[in-house]
Amino acid sequence: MLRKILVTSALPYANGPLHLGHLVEAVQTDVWVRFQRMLGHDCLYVCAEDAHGTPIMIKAQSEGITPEALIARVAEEHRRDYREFLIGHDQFHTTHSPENQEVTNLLYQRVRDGGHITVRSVRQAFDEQAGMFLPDRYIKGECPRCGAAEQYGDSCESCGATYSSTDIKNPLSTITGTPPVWRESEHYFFQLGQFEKTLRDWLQTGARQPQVRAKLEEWFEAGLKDWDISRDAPYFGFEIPDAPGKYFYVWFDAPIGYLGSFRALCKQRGLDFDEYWRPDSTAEVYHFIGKDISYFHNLFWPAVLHGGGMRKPTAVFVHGFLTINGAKMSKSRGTFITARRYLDLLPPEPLRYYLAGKLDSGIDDMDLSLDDFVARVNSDLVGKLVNIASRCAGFIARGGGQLAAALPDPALYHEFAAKRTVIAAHYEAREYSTATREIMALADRANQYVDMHKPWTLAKDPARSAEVLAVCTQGINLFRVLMSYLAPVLPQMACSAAKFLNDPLSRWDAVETPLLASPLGKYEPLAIRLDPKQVAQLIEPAAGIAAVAPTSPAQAAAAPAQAASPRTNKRDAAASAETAGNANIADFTKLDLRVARVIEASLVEGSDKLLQLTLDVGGETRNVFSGIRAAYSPEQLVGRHVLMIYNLEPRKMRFGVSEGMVLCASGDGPELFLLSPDAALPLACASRR
RNA sequence: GGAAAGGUAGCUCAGCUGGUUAGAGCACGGCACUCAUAAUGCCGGGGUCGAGGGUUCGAUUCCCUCCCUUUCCA
Repeated sequence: MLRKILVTSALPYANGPLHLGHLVEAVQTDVWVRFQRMLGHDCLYVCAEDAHGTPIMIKAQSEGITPEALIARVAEEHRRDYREFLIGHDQFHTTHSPENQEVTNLLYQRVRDGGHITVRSVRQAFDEQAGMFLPDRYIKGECPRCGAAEQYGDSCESCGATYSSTDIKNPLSTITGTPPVWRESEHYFFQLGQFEKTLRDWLQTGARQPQVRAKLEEWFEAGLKDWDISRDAPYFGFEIPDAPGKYFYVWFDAPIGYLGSFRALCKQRGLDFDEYWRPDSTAEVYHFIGKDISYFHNLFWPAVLHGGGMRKPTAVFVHGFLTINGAKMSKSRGTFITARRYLDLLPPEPLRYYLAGKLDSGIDDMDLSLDDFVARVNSDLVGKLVNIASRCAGFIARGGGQLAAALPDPALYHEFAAKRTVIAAHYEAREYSTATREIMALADRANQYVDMHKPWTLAKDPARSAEVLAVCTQGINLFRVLMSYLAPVLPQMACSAAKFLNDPLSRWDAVETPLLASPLGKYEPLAIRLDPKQVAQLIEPAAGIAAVAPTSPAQAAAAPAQAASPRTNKRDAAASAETAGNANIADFTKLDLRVARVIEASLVEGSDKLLQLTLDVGGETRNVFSGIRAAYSPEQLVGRHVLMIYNLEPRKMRFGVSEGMVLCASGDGPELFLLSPDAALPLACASRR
């Protein structure tokens, strides 16, 4: 039975570049879509730019361009990144489109007419100089509970308290730095509580992730509150049809962007929108999202759809975040790896393969360990998989370039081919890590087969050339099965392999029949080995002044930072309200830079990068591990004055606790230069401005 | 503060409803082979399954406490 399926990935926010966290989701979705297509199902994949909201508006202002220009530029970057990562969207649209406005208005009017909208007055911070209301994230002040300074308007990162922006002490607008005033304004609310029964019922349908179900249960217990879906002008978004000066909150029209994008696709291809979205539709709809936006997709979104007279998603698939070398992605540590940086250094498929090897149907975070990445890809893809084709191809070329007419070991072949059922079940269930393990176990067996029959030995006897051809025909056929199984993960490699095999590798069930008496194309290397040096550059800081962090794997400083998430969430949005990648004055003044003198320096046993330094900071001594061994010997350092970050959070490392960081400058190359004060400043002298 | 997930070999991870000597891949050591992108095959070393209690004939697997990591709180 052929299925009609519509799949989405979360919309990336149009105020910053894609990073590897986005790619986790894109790869997870894309693999699933490609797999469904190989089965012959009608599977469409849409996504879009999430283009509205205050952060976009502010960022455009700060760049002196219009929001439209900003989102057009960012969308183009996103499109290119996705494309180069082989993400096969059928449509990549934008929420700032006529199609989306049309659907947004339609859904709004329907929920309004259904009595699900209420209006009430809200007291909110207003920046008089900027002439706008301030979202919580654009207010900073002192935490009402612990008094910590520089906290956002909704929660304290110091003590973890959550509160209302009306409670924060000495608030300031982060946009103009002026104290906000309080003003009343009418807001439109979507009455989520009216949908509790519907949502609870919906939650029982389909194969839901138990962790997600448990979380939703908690939310139900806590009670479903009204959702504020309006914002006052100035706001970059859609004006609410019956409410001049009021705009839809970005999160209202963002998920509707799935529909807007799909509607645009329908126009292009002459598809029937309603066939997918009417309440009794038999088409399947799946949303792949990160766990941070589960609330929106599992409560607001189905409620809006239901209230708007449309079908609800068949399921929402929630995944975890990506960590790098065991820690959160962090700009300050250089582990905030953008898609672009990755693509500038490496081809996409190794990462797709590695992520597939880690992805399952759970919501746990997964780690990209760079050392493991190199080892895994080189060993699995090149050493095992490609090796099968590579070691057989030469013999076949010398034997006439054509596969034998029969397999010497059909039983083995059919064992491989029969695995397609269980592997398909794993893909279907998004258990890619299990699927990958199964496939690699087969790759081991294929290599064992070749090894056992030793075509290179047989080839020494001209009389046995038929046997050589037979063994290698078997080997090539086993390879063909495996490559088919991995085609959803490695589309480009599958394409190259298809050329070599003269067989499309595009149908899941095609492996049922072996490829025989068929000519082979010229064999060309299907994958290249990853160079650990290239891979290491993913997290090397850019040229310029850079803090040299302890670079021992899995160890790094622990500055709080944003994890990978699809559709940039509030915190990220605020963080990049300043131009992405820039530090503002507040960030800088957080750093306590001091002059220190190296009193001892020694090699660290067990590390080839680190030196242990004992620093004198005006009477106090600090122990610091620094990854500068390649550039300096301990003898060169003793007695030198250096600059250090004095208030860096101490970090436990395998070798001890590092209590700070020494500053260096570096260029593109491996050279490093310690920074030191120009004149003999007193030790511990703070270096501000 | 409330809640959730995780802590298993050097690394990345499997271990379903408790049951004989806890597994895989990589890394490491030895041997073999040389067709293949120094690839492959065989053999081997390596884990008090975060800590401590408890239930049980028996717990990595169940319960409690604690420690550590991560995440969520609209």
